[in-house]
Amino acid sequence: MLKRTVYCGQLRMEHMGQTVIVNGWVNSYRDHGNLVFIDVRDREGLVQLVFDPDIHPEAHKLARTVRCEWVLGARGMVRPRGEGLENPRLPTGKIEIIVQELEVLNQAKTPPFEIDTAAQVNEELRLQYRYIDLRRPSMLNRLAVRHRVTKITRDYFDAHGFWEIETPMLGKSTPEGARDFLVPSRLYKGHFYALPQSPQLFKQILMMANTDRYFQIVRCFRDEDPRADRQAEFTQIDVEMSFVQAEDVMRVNEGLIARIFKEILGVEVALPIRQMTYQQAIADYGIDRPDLRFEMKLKDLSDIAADSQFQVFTSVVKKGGIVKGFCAPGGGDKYSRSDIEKTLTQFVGDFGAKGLAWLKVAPKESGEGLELKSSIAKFFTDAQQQEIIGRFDASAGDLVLMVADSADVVNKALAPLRVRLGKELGLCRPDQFEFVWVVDFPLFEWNPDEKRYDSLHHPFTCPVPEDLPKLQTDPAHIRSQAYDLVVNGSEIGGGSVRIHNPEVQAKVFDLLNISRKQAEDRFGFFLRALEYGAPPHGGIAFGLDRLVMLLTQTDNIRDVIAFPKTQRGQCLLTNAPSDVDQKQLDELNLRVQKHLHQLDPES
RNA sequence: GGGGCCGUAGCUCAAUUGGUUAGAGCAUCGGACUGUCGAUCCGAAGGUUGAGGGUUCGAGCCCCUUCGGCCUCGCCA
Repeated sequence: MLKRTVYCGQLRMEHMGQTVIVNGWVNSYRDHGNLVFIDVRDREGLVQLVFDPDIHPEAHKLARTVRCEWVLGARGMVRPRGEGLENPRLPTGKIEIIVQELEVLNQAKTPPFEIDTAAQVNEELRLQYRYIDLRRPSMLNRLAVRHRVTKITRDYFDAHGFWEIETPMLGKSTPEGARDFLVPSRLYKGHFYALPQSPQLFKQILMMANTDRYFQIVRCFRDEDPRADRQAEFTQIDVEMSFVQAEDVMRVNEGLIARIFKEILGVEVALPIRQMTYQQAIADYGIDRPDLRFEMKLKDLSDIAADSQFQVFTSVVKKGGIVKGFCAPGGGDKYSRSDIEKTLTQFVGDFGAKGLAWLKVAPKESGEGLELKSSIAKFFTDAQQQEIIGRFDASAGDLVLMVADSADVVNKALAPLRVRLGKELGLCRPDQFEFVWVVDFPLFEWNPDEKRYDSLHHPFTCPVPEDLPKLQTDPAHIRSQAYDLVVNGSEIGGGSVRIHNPEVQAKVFDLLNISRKQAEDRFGFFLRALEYGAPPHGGIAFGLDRLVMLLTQTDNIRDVIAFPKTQRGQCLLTNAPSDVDQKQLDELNLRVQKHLHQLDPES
């Protein structure tokens, strides 16, 4: 077998005159009857092979039979292509290999789609033939970036005294949080393991075990419906540290992120990364993961709305709702009335808003200054119009968009609308990265359906010390020592200082309506560990998939996972999940209820 | 669980109001060709219009059911 001496994509003028062997796949071939050219592809790139019947007739004869995606070994001499024959679009375009010996290592069927144009091909087919899709340079690059990110992560944490420690994949189910993937136990019939949603409790217990600094690049599982940026099976960079406060965790981990962005993209992240309170983020951006690449802040207009003649606004304010909006620079020129009233209104409707009010800012028809144009402008006095214009510091051609509803609905609708307009109006550059730590999250949020508090982060998050008394009196306004790292409106990581005091932990369980008995059943092992000398500790977890998405500029999580699943959780390559033999079910003491979930229509 | 978009040749798409034998580019196969690089030129083959049912003289197109993909709301401590 002809064995590689150098990667195709690495060949340059400096290799001139050397005899080399390359291994790779046929990217394309051009047969002129006499001269034959074959572009061979390996992991690092393409190189052109030349076959000349006058020089090596046997190699030439074989080369004429070769087809796309065949696997080759080729030995030959690197030579310059000569004047006018260079290909400036290829890094290897100044040279070529004149082949002396060709070996067909394997033939290939005609692929179901062309590699050059695979980016346009139906993703279903690409997932089915994942090994062909992954041959594309852009896909391989994403795998390479992912590899480099994990390599940098390991090196960084190692240099900072962290140990990488594995935690179990077969764990204990807890009803909190996302739906668990369950694994039936053969030895304990009727009992189940759960795949980890995260190694949360294990990493805290590792702190109690005096490992001091832990990290792990770890697979996590949450059985919820996927999205473009979400898979049921995903990877976290999981971190925990002892004897630290929130700032310590943030300093160490923003250092990692800065290193990654520097080494992968050459982007300098200014440290320390700025911080913003949760409250501020909600007020200005309507969301706890603000996209700071552009301004366009939300403003509360409830006061003006309440005084207006516009019934929709006044009645909402009267009922305790709010009116908020933002001003899109140039939006009045870009968006037609029908764009706003159909497309954008439907967009906010998906988030629960009952309507979208709009005002276009225009020069006054009579005299100097600005006025508002809209079907609802008549409900606002000139003074009110000027106040709205002033509040946004608006200019002619701008568009003010407003939603009136409960604060929750208003923010849920406006935040994505703001992001959409920011992108459509070209307010951010593709190479721009705006980082922010969002801090001071509330510890709890009220769950009106269950009539109890839920943890916003998770039940092990430590309250801000001065808010501890509110555990008895005012749980809704307790701040937590939690922090999320947000980039361009995407949460890439989040963590907290943990509770290390068993009494505080018990109190939190009380507020979450977890009884002492339930707490003992689910977390008894953990509560006990807290009683045997738990150090103050805290940590964070980053979503590796989303991080790599940012670094490779894709909005499809499947692009950064070698073998991803579809939106219905299927692996189209292997056809998992599948039914299993009756024997396997018998061993597990399981019976499938076919009348509920008929898997096989034949039966 | 809800909403939206989509499914026609191997791939990407087209096909007038429901009307002749469902077309094109690329890929494939055969032939020609000495410097190409999205090679070029000539020719050929390639279809259960996702599946099933219905309406109709006639269905890729209309109706019903169903399968699958993507996006999204809910969900994701």
